[in-house]
Amino acid sequence: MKYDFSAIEKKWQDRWEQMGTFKATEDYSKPKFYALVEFPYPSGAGMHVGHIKAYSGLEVISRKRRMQGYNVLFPIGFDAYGLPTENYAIKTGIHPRQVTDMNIEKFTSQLKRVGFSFDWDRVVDTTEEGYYKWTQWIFRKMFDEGLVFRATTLVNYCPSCKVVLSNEDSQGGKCDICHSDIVQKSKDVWYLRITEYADKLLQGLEKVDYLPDVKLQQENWIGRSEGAFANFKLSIGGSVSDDHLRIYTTRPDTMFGVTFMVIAPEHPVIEKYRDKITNIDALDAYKEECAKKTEFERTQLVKDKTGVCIEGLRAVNPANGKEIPIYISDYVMMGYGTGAIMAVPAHDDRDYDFAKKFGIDIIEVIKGGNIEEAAYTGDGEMVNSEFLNGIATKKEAIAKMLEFLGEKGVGEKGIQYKMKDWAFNRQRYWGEPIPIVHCEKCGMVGVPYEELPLKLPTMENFAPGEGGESPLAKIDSYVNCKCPKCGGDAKRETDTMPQWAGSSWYFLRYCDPHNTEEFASEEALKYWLPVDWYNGGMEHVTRHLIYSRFWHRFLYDIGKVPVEEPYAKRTAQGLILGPDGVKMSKSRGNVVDPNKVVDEYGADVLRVYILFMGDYASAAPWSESSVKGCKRFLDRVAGLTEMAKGEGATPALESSFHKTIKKVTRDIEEMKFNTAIAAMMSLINEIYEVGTLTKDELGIFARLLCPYAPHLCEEIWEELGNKEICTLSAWPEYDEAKTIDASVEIAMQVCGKFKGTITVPADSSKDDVIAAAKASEKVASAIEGKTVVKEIFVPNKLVNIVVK
RNA sequence: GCGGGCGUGGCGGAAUUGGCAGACGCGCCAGACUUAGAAUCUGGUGGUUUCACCGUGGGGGUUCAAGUCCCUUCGCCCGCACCA
Repeated sequence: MKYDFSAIEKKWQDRWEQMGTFKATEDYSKPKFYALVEFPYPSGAGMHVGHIKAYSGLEVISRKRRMQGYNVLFPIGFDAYGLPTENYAIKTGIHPRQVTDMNIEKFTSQLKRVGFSFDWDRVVDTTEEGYYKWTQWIFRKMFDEGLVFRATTLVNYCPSCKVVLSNEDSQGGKCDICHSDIVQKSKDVWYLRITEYADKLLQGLEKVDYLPDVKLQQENWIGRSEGAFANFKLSIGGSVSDDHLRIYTTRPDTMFGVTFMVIAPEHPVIEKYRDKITNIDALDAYKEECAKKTEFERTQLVKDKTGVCIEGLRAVNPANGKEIPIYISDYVMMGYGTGAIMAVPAHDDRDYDFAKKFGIDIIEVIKGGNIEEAAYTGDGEMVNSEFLNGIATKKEAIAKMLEFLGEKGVGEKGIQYKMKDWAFNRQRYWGEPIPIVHCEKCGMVGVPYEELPLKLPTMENFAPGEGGESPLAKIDSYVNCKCPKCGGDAKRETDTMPQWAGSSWYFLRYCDPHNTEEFASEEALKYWLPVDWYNGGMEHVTRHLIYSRFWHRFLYDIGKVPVEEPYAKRTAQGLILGPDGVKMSKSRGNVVDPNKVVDEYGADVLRVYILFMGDYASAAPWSESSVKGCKRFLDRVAGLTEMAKGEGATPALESSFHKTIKKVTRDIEEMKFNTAIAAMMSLINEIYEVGTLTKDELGIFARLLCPYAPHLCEEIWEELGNKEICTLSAWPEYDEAKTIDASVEIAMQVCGKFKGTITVPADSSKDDVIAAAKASEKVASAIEGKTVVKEIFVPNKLVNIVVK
């Protein structure tokens, strides 16, 4: 067969489209398989080889599942709201709507060229009215349930993009979109109360099959810690008051070792007792200095503690009644715990550094370390701690201290999370309008459900305002409206939702994408959920994956989805690096264009190569010559059509075929695509060596390879005279008995040293094999004149004769 | 600093989990075909002082047997980062 890949690929892509081969059916009696890949952001640059890798894994698995008789849902869509499109639109003057449509068209044709088996009837576009209606609807439900609130706080702000960012969007102190430094700014912000779901998100992880790294990163991001709150009374101007400073600690057991307190520079207690503090100027100066520091500067100076002692204000340790100084320092954050800590220099590294620098007492309360040199954070016997003295375990000491604090009414057990509430509004144009109205009389009022979608108005000048206000604020007819509650004059919210909104529930819409009454029917959700297998990038683990689990769990709690967790299984693909071994980037000029590869070698080669290049989960550099190797492989596969004759099995190949079916079947499930392809390469080498195979065997080969190189395999399958297409044919079965060879090669060792191999019948007994080994020349000479101490036998593997 | 991962030929990577290290592919070498090249095919390809010995970052250990387990050390990558 002549392997004219462009003609073959076009032919089969057209045929699949005509036949609707990849449409998930509504036949709910069939077993289902819902495979999900992260839908792309349709950027102007078009598809990247990274996209292909991200989709190829579940592409192969989905194709195999179809052949195994499943009703497969393998959908695709476009996460199209967001800044890159908007910035491009501002630069070029083309409206974001138009930019988005162009990019979606480009992506669609590129994806189709690769032959992905997506169900194109279920495409979602997050910027479509029929879609974002439901994004707004879910937001409104959250608003109704009290999960949406507005607050003026210090937030992450990107001066370059002119938007407020969530914690997730500003990891490492850099803007997720433009990578410039984030500044802290006091702003009016809409929040989603994701912290209320912290425990549920944590517990949900126990029920799902996620890559261990994914699970761990989410756990760390949520950052649950158990500890205690305690109140330290304030001593103002020398006399103890009724007011107190509240702290959070994970080590209440060390409370007798507290020698000072530290509060964040922005802590409100400073304002409250401004006139009682005698060195307020010094405090103000310090606070100002801190505000100027960038995130980067702060992290660079981790070890070098700074701070100022507050004069005129002291605190009383509730454990022993001792008066201690209070410092302000930027190593305590206002955003975590209570913004105030009790400092135990003997048993905390940071407090230790601070105490050393400021010459504060260090009192050991746990034995085991040397506090002259460093803080001791381990376990040990309690000392200098009154009623805790002699206790040997941290757990016990904590319990006792909590009991004491409880009895005195000055403290109790507490739980804290690192995760913060989700800053949810963006002062930008290309996003879902937030469906809220501000009424002077009624406050914040949700736009009525029947008025959704609240449409994003079309406007010409959608650049963000210099003062950081949303572009929508410029449209008076949009802003001015009537209060849905009292009918009086009101103003519409002009901010939009962040990019992550639309992607937080898209997997639900795929189940029933054309529904106009609900985001998806109960029936469809019940059948398709949960997503059986979700594959995506590691970069989304503490962003999209957390957000979408939160939205889904909320919908579960209000009875709108039937399962607690949306994704039963989550895996991640590794990056494709440039040929130079470095991450691909435009500036480095090492980006590989998948279209060129398809032009030159064909989609099947691209697909096979991307899965063959290495472990699916690891990063691997692109290699043009290895692509050629895959082309050679497919050429050889095409060549089999000339060779195939007759029916049944070729005796010399039969066991190899069964072994290969077994290996490929199993490897696909573990995403070990590279070894599955290697096994098929080995088989083809063997076939060429033998020089013949039957048509039945070629059919098996075509079906095994079909998930990887579907176009070529369809062509071969058709040439073999099959009526049904290969994609919908049955996955080959293997016979375990036929995977076992009649004879096996056994390694012979003497004292663990390899001495050669012997061939014996499979499942030979220990005695037989050892006798045969001893009879071999190599072994015989090695053990001659020595005493056999031990004989080790691993069935069908090896013998090891230990001599003295 | 804390958490996780990794280190195997010239390169990408295998190794059914403690049992013949280097599957498969690339590259390279030789040969065939060709005026020549490309493509293709055949054979070879860890190293060395080749009847053998040495080899999975280094050192040590457990074991009949270690890439795999334990200790130690070096190097790289990723995540979080003063989280109380």
